[in-house]
Amino acid sequence: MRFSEAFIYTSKEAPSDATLPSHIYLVRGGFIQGIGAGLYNFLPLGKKVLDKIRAIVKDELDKASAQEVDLAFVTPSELWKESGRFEKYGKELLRFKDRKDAEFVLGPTHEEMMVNMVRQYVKSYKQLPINLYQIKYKFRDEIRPRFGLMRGREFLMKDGYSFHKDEADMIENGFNKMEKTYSNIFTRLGLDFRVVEADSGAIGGNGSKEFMALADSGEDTIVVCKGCDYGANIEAAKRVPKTEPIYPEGEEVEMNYGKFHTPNVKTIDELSSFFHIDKYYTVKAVAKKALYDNNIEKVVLFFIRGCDELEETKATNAVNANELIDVSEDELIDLGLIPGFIGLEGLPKDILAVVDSELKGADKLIIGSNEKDYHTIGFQLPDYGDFYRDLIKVQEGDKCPNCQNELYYTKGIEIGHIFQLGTRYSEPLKAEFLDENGKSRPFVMGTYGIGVSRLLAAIIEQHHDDKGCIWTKATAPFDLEIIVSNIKKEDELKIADELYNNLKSKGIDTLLDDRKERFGFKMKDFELIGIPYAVIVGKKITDGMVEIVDRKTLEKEEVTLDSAVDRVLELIK
RNA sequence: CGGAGUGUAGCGCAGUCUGGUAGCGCACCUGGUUUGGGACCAGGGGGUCGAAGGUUCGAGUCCUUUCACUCCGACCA
Repeated sequence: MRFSEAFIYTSKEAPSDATLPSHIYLVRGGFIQGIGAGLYNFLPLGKKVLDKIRAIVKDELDKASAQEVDLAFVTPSELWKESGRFEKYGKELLRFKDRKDAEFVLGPTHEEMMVNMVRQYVKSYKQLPINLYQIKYKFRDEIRPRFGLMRGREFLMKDGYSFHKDEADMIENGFNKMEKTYSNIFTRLGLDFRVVEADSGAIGGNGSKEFMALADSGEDTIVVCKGCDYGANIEAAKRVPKTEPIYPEGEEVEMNYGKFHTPNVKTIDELSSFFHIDKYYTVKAVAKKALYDNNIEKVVLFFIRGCDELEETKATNAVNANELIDVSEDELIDLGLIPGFIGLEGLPKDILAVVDSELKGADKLIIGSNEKDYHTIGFQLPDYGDFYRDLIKVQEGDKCPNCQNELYYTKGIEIGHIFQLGTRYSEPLKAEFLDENGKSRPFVMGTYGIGVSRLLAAIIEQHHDDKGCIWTKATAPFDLEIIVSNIKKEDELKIADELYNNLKSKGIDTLLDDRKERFGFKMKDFELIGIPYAVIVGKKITDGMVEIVDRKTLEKEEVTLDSAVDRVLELIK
């Protein structure tokens, strides 16, 4: 491609709302154009990168014997009603009506559609397993789209679905196989990523793992281990239960059961300094209002150690709620609770309490007495049976559940997510097959997603400098750029042109910068766009030399004109 | 949805308080000079000032309504 003829327009200025490098450079470099909240046009450069990423995704999936399909973007709402998600999915689902007043949705994900398709053809266990996928635009009416391609409303996603006769096959031939395949894909794309344990969220199912590209700008906090490869989203992270702080010999904490007058001691900080004791020994009650379908609300008390914090996703799952919201002190008082002094003993009857698993069997605790200005010390937890749940947010410095080493936080961009779905969709949608015994059974499913357009952003988050993008060889919009220093010098232009034609004939996708601009201007554009290498045809040709610039290191290497092609081929291999 | 803010040329912004000829930088067009790190000079084109209504002799500016967008939060396969 000749730059002078290309639809490539770079800019010195970034959009005023852009904060992330990926957003700034992708817009400035002429890869994408923002046209509305969370909506982007892909310009030729961006489209080329997108297609390259897409090809890698497809290649690896096809190797894993998944088959590509393409389902309708506009989907009839009936299927969504059948699965119960038409109402449940909420406002993210864009709904509309056609001229006949029939309801439709723009697909935000395609479980329903895919199950519907498969159930019409697959009737026997002999036809299983099946793994189908598509790479298609999705639309989710996000509350607050931001960060460029990172959180758009319309975005390109690869969504895959596998169908199996049983759980074991789903795990082996679906879930585990896809985990391997995804790792191959992200490795080929040159990403630094981690596979972490995740919350299954609204999609449902048992096990799920996320693929996180490590980046400070990531929206997710992930917990990783210094000693082993354990990693988990903070929403699902586990730890070795906290143990008693170590006190010097003879100063161990001892408590006798009893009520203690603690006037105006309401917070955990006040409590721990009042008793001169580590927060480990205190118990706090975190009150939330749980929201359920049909506008049902319920106040829930979550009891955790004073040194811990409530992890909201875990808490939401613990009570099977759709959402947790804050509850006011007045509301608590109306229910007969005394904020600051809430405990487990003597709670009003109809209050739901959930206790953190780590408190099971714990003793030597200080907890509210459900009585104004009183705390109970030396409290020991009775057997609450089913009320124990994992509720706490793992903290930096906690111990790894696998190897006991220290855990720490890092930030990640969610680029892939794989789920063991089970029969969550096949059952309500009555997608069934006959097993070996002629018995009808729902498909056991897995579902697998990759944010393809988000990958562009993730790659730039990991591969950029203060001058612009640094594409990897596998994802660059062109293999090579040739910069003509001054097109008015006929020999420069001629040599560059020959070089360009030569490389083109060898299958090298080359961008020839033959614009009527000064050298510095072209270099800046080269650096901004981030093609891996450039050949500079300039003043050194009088000595029969050209230069090759490495975008990553910005180092220049002089080679003779004759050896230039071979050297380039060697580099971009 | 809660809080804050912004809509003026393709992009980034000033002008609005205090009403009186629509501005700047980048980009674009013409001519010339320049040519190894985002050149310079001269000339030029481009705007129903987000929309609707109102006040006024006169509205980008004041008032009312409305729409859109952005930021923080909440939210989020």
